[in-house]
Amino acid sequence: MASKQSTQHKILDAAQSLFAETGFNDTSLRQITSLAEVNLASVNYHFGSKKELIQAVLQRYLLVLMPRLDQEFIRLLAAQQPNSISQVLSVFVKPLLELNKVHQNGTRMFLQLLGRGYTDVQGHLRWFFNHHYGAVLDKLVLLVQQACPALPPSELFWRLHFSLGTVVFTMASNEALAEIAEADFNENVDIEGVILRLLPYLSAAIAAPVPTIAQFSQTAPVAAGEGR
Amino acid sequence: MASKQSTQHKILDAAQSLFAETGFNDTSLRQITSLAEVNLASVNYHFGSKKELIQAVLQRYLLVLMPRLDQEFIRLLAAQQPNSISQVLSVFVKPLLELNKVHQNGTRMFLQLLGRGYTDVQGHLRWFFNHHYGAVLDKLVLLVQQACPALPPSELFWRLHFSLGTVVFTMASNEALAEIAEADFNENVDIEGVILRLLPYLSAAIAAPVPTIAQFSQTAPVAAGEGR
DNA sequence: TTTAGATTCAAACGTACATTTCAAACAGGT
DNA sequence: ACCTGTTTGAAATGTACGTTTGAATCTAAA
Repeated sequence: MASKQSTQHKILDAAQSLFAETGFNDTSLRQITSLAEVNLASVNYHFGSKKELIQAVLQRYLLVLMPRLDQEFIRLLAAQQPNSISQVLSVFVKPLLELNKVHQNGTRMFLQLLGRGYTDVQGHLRWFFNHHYGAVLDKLVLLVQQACPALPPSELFWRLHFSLGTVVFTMASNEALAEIAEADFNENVDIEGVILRLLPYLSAAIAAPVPTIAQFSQTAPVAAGEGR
Repeated sequence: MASKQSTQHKILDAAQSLFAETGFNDTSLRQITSLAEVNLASVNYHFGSKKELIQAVLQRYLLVLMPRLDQEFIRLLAAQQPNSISQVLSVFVKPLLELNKVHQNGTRMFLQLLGRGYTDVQGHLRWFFNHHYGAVLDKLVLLVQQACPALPPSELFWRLHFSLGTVVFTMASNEALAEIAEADFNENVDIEGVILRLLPYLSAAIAAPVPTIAQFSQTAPVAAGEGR
């Protein structure tokens, strides 16, 4: 059944699974074409190169996710009074879960792939991402800034990246974590449950009080800078 | 100057830099021996294999760090009243920064390597780590449990893993993040600064209020809580 | 000085990789 | 049925990898 997919589709499906599991550089085109049951040369025929295949795998999700996120951000930015940090983070939930319509386990797949894009050395991916979706993320930064006016821009920058790490790492090891959680706590853990657990964690983290200079001076003379 | 190191030492130094920067699988022995200015075969002669070299690079730091952490944990566990979550997390700072005595930029190197160990696919490393240092980490779990008695065990489990993700991901992409931060905010970002930024973030996150069942049901109207 | 063990060296081994080539198979419009 | 452009196929190209080999060189005790 389901063998009447196009070669391109079969390649994309096989590639995303292997990429998510093993990383981009550690997954060979031979593994991909073998799993997809297509000829080795077809990757270069249909996608040009391995690099472009990686980008195509991500684009399948980004083209669905980012416009959805963008419209949510625009909606929040139009609000009269600033939104709370947990309101801002909440808008991620539905768009992310809708990636499950793109593909089975699409949400988990996408988030794992996103993590690989950051931890593997893929300069072309960073450029690709910022070039296509930088504007959307700028809106997010603005929203968080409004939600947490006490945060200096540089502190906000770091906390957003800390949060990205939380999400990405959790999704990367989701399978193992879910297994342990179910064995130890008898809890049925799906991707939605994990995302909902993340919300209060991240909300509290991003809005955490900023230590004063005095507190810093103990072990570290870090200049708390203001950005521009 | 400083050319009178043993071949093993030169290999370890070169390997840790390249491993931290590029990952374990994406760094070749030829790159390592070329940077170390030693013969290609000497890695296999002195360490046996690439796997064992990876473990040796990590052991140089773990043998210093873990006993220090262990004694800190034992000290905290002996306290009369339970320690706060930020007290518990604070004990990581000094032992981590003392890794700079093991080697220049030792702290950053070690944390990046730790991140690589989790994100790269290195089954042997996971086993190696749990086998040697599982008992130390059990003490940490106990301390956090005492600091946050309101947290159900399953929630604590997830939040500790969220936090591990924060640290590991941040260190894995530390170079890129530091570059951006310096370019955008004119901040000199060293590893100590990042660690000190992580403390309040993680403290607030781990101790975040646990949402009630009712709050879960909608899309997530999570109350923005105050830390501790 | 001799000698035995530890270390270094250049070269090769076998394997795996991304990519290219070009002929074969296929498709749909005429 | 014929042709044209698209897709697939098997094989080969050149490069890089981890590891092994065996001779050359060093080191230090006898």
